[in-house]
Amino acid sequence: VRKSKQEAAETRRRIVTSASSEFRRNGLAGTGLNDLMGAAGLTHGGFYKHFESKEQVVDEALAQGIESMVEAWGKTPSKSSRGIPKGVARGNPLEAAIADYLSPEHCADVADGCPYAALGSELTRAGAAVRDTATRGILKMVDLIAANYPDITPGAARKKALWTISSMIGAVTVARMVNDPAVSATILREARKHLADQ
Amino acid sequence: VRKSKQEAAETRRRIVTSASSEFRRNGLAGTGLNDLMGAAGLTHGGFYKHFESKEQVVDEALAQGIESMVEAWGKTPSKSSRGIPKGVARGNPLEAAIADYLSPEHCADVADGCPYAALGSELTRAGAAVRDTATRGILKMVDLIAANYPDITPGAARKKALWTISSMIGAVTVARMVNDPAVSATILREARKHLADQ
DNA sequence: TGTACATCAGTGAACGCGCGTTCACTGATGTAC
DNA sequence: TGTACATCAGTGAACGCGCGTTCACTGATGTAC
Repeated sequence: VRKSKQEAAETRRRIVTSASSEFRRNGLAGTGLNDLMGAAGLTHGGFYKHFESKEQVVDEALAQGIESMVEAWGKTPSKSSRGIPKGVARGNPLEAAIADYLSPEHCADVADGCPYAALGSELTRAGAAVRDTATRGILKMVDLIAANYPDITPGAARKKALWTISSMIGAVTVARMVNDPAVSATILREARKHLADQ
Repeated sequence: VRKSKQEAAETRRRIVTSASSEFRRNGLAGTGLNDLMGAAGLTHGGFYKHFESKEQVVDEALAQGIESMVEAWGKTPSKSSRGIPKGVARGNPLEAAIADYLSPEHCADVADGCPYAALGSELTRAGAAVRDTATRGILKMVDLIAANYPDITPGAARKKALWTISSMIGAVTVARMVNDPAVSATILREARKHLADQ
């Protein structure tokens, strides 16, 4: 049942999008091609009409997850998809983005959240292409954050941004790991406090 | 070929120890019972003479990884297994432990390093028993760290310690993820700087 | 514009493989007398 | 202390299952004339 070029391209995009969520929800190893194609409303057999391997779709899904995070980061705080605590949005955009990242909503929303927090340790063991995508994504985020530190040199801003992003990723990862909601909430709150103060 | 009780107990301990390293090296999903038993010098068939399931050995291996980290943490800095930058050990023991955790040596030594940095995102999807072990381990680390903040209230120390541990885990995870050694080094250096300053 | 044919997105069965788990078997260890 | 028997740590083959990947097939789409 051949589809038109546009339909095929749309299908491909749909696979990448749903795969991106599935990977974040169940992990790279925990998501099979069957799950992945099923989530896109297809059967697994057609997978190789769109991709050369599982690693390729992992790579593209990661890239898309990063891209959508970068886009959300660039938006004005009030347009962010997740709830922003009242009174915070008044500060600079970075503060709002940090509050968004470290919100309980983001913590609860693995499938739509930061790919680094969802897949961190699995990414350290991924193939060269995936790790390259991950690295370029981190540097993209770093540039976005660093642009909000106008009072220090670009080099210092970059360093500070690396600290901001890595500590935020750690906070959300650990907050998701512990099974005590009070501890999770405290971790996120403390991270917000320390990154706002700096 | 029945073994004596002592030999069997030693074998069991050896399985848990080597499994703990294998899990950190290749991930929970990436380590099969075959790899795990092979690393202990055995064949896979005997696994169920010691454990009820893979989850049980994951749980015990995680607990042991945490325990050995807690023990190393409690030791005097000079006795730590990893190199400590000269001049740092003079400060309080926490500073040395932080410098150790955020050292390039720890970053390079996944199999013997912190289980949270090695397995973070996989632990968020683990079974109830494993997540419970992970949670208790984090709280144990937090108590150890908080004991080094004598000038603030216990509650404030605990909160500060949660920030310290979660941001360190994030730093090492991201440092291992990126494929640019200079970026990795900067992440670790920045984390050291910010956690020493606080 | 119509016709004939090649292309190819998607289906569903099948491939070999490694997974977690089970089991019959071996033979040294532990135990009962 | 010696003997007979039960126990069980460890081996290696086997189980069913789901994995990533391949393939024959279908039939609508795209293309050449």
